[in-house]
Amino acid sequence: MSATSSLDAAVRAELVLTRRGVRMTQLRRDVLRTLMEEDRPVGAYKLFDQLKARDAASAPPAVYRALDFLVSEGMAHKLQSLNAYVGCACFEHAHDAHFLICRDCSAAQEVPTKAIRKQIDRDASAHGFAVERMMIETVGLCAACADTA
Amino acid sequence: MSATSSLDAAVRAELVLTRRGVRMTQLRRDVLRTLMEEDRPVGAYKLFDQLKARDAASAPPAVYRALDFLVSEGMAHKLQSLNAYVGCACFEHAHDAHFLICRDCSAAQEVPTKAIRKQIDRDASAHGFAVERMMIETVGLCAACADTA
DNA sequence: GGCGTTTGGTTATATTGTAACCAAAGGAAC
DNA sequence: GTTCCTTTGGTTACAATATAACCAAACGCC
Repeated sequence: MSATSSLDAAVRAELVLTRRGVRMTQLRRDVLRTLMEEDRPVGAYKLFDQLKARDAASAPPAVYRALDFLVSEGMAHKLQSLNAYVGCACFEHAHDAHFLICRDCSAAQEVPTKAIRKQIDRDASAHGFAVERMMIETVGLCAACADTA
Repeated sequence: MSATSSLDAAVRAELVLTRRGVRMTQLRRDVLRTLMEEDRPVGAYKLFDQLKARDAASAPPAVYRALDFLVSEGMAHKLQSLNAYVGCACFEHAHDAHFLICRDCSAAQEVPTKAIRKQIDRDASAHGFAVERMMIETVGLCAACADTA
């Protein structure tokens, strides 16, 4: 993600949160910007190191709290299989995600879940299971890495 | 999973592995049985504690190695969102999984992935992404807990 | 038996995540 | 503006999860 678009995103995020009546604090802003500037999933401690270097974070709990907040607001996602986080620019509303994760370059591409969600609802209702959240992570080889290989 | 069926499963596992030309060692057998006797996902350290109590495991690395082996042979799955493992009785071949995880009782029901896999392949190929593995975890309320609530 | 490969034991440590408690900042009411 | 409550963040300490590195034992083959 380019510096320009990540800036735009950060500004938009600010507006969205204000409209929701929740607070965009300095720490949360810093965490979101740092996430957005990365084009790869980032671990919480790597994020912490970067923020610490700029005196933007004091200790891990602060970073985890900010990440939890951003995830709950739909502005970040956690990749469970990598223990890492990615910023999300489509944060007008909280949403589940499906990520295509390249095992070679570790890029993570978010793709819409509408069709999959339908299928999951079918599978779940066959078991009387009420779906609340879902996480889908697909590992493989992205187009760029397939070309190189 | 009942003790009887978990025993059956363990015996079948033995045969399958022999046919594959890989070794079912005592440690791996113990780990698989312990997993199968649980009806809930189990963390690696909880598993380790149980095995340790029966002198069946020495230290965490041994347990992790056995778990990695069982997962690669399709006899166990790792639930990434819980950092926990479940035994899998349908291990005639390695396979991806979709789990319905109850947030109330934490039971994890494995459901087939055939239909979802199709949809994921469609989504992935639209991005030129070659799928290798996928993990799907759906969190919600199981039928039993929905009744109680 | 000798030999190479796979497996497991052991120690130490890395990585990821949280509990608990208090201080500071923000906002509403008066 | 000051009281009071709520939300947020700082700080310390630690829990939980996972792995590196290295060596010894077991296995399978010839």
